[in-house]
Amino acid sequence: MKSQVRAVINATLDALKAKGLIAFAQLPNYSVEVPKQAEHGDWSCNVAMVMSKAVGKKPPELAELIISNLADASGLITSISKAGPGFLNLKLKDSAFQQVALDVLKAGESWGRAAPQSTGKKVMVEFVSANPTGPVHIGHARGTFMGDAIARLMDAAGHEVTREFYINDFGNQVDTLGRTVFKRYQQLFGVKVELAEGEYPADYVIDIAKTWKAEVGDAYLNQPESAWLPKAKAVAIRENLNAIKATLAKANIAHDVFFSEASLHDSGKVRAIVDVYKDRGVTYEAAEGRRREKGDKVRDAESKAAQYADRQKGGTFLMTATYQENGKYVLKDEEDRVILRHDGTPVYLTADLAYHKEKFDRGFDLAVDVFGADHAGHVPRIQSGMKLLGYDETRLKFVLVQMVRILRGGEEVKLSKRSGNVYELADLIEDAGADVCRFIFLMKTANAQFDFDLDDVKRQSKDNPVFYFQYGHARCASILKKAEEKGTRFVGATALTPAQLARLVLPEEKAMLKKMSLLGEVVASAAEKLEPHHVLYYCQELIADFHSYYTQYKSDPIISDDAEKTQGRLALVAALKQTLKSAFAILGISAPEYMESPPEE
RNA sequence: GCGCCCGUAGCUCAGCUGGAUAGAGCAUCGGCCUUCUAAGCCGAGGGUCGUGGGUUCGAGUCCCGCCGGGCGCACCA
Repeated sequence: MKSQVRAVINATLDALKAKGLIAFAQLPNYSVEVPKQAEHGDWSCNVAMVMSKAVGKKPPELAELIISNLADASGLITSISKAGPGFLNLKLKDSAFQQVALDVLKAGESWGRAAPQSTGKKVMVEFVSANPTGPVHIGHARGTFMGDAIARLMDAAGHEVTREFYINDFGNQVDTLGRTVFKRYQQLFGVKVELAEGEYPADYVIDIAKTWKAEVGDAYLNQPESAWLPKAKAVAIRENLNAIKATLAKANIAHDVFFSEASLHDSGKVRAIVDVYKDRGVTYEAAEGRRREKGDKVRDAESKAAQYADRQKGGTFLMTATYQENGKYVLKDEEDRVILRHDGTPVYLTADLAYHKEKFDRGFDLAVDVFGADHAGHVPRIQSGMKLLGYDETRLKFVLVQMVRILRGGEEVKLSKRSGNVYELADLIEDAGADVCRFIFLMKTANAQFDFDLDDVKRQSKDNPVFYFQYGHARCASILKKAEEKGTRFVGATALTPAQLARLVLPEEKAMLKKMSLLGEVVASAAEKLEPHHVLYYCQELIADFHSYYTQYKSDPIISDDAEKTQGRLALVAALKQTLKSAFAILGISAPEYMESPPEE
C-alpha cells in the first residue's frame, strides 16, 4: 500500500519535472509514514520538506504544486491536503486496504518474508560460541536468543543463512578441563587426588569421567599425561557439546555448523595466516606492541595487564593499530597485538583471525558476530586484522549484547564457574518455558543492559507479556473455529467475493490492514539493523489494535447473521492470524491455536 | 587515564535514515463478562527525554562539554 502511494508521488514529481515546474536530478529519499494522529489521514508524506532546498521552493508551495498536479491515474488517493510545515496528508480508497487482506492470505506462510534466498547473499551468523568447558548458562542466554532471532530475520529478509558455533576447543581452558576430567577419573578408581585452583569443580565433570570410564575402563589410569590428556579432552568436549546442543534444542535453536578452533590449528591455517601477514609486511618482531599514540600506557596496577605482565615477553606483532595508508592511521585498535608469542606459539587472536578469514573465503557476503559486551575489546582487532588482509570490513558486523543482571528476589545472582554453581540456560527454559525466555531477551535492544528477575519470570505466568502476544493469535484462531461451528466457515482467499471484502470499512479495520501491509518492511528494516525487537513491538501494536477492536464491536460481532459482512471480517481475522504467525516465526516464538484460561488466583 | 555502550513516566523499556500534541507494559486508582476465550477492553493520574551549549524551518534523535551507571583497556579464551 505504501509503495502504491510512493508510486503516485514519484509519478507526480516526474510530471512536474516534465512540465518544467520543478527541476531535480534524482528522486529524493523522502518518507511515507503512518501519521500518529488519525485525523492526519491514512498516510503522510514529507517529500515537500525534503525537496524544498533542492528545488528552491518553500515546502508549502511545493506541496501545493504536488497536490494540484497529482498523477493518480488509478484513483488510489481520495484526498490529499497540505498540513503543518509542509506535510502531505493522504487518504486512500477502501479497496486499497481490503486488498491487503487478500495479499496476506494468498502469500500464506511467506507473508512478510522476502522470497527465499532472493537477495543472492550468503550471511553467516555466529552466536553462542560458548566454551565447551561446561553447560550453556544464563550469561549466554541473551546472545543465544538474539543470535538465533537475527538469523531468522536474515532468512526472512531473503538471505541464505548459516548459523555457526565456534568451538574454543584449543588452549589452556580445555587442557585444564581435560586434567580435571582425568582427576575425577582417577578418583573413580579410588586414587586420592585433589582438584587444583582453576580446575572445574562442578558435578558434570564427574559425569564425564564416569562416561569415559565406562568406555575405556582403566586403560589410561597409569599412562603418562601425553597419552591421556588428548583423550580426556576429547571426551569432555564431546560430552559438553552434546549437552550444549541438547540445551539449544530446547531453545529451538539449531546451528548449521560447529566450527572447531583446534581444526584451524591442525590444518595449518593458523600458521598460514601469520605467513600471509608477514608477506604483506604488516608484522614485526618486538618485545612490546607499539601504540598509535605517543606516551606511556596508562594502566591500573590492578589491571590484568599488570597482573600478567610477566607473561608478556614479546614476539611477532600484527599492526592492528599502527598500520598506515598515505601517512595516516586507518585502523581502530589502540595497540598492536601479538599473534605469535616469543616461543612461536599462536594466541587466541591468531586463530580467530584465521577463522574470520575462513568466513570470507567461504564466500559469505556478510558475517555477523554476536558477542557479549565483555568481548567488545576484541572487535577492533578482528576488524583491523581483516582489513590488513585486504578484505572489505563492512562485510563483517558485530552485535554486542550487553550484560544482563540476573536477579532472584531482588538479589543479584552471581554466575560463578569457580564454585561450579551455574544457573543453566536449560534450567531457565525448564522453569519459565522457551517462549517466555526468548521473548524476554528479544524485547530489548542488544546494546542496553537490563535486569531481569527470575522470580518474576516464573511467578508472572499470567501477566507475562508473551502470553498477551500469543493470545492475540489464539483469539484469531478461536474466532475462525467458532465460525466453523456456527456454520459460517471462512471461505478462504480464492472464494472470497469483492462484495464480501468490501464490507471491511471500519476505521479500526482499515488501520489493522494498513499495519499488516507493513510487515515485510518492518522485517527488512529490522534485518538491516540487526534488531529483532522491532518485529516484536510491531506485533504488540497490531495485537493491541485487535483486542481493542474485538471488544469495541462486541455488539456488532465479527460473526453475525449478515453472511456477507461475516466473510469480510473473517478475512481480516484470518489475515491477522497469518501476519502474527509469520512474525512469531521470525522471532522464534510459537503461535498457539488455543490457550487455556489461566487458573484463578 | 583512555575506548565502547547506556541515561526517556514510580519500575522495565520502545521511539524507524531529524518531523506534527514523546509511547507501551508493569505498578496505582476507577469502570466493563447472559454474546466470537476477561491471559481481554475502556478511562485517570504520572515526563524540564541526565545536564549545559551548538547545528536548522524543526532535536528524545545529529555535534561538543559536563554529571551518573555498565563493560573493556593480559601474550586467557
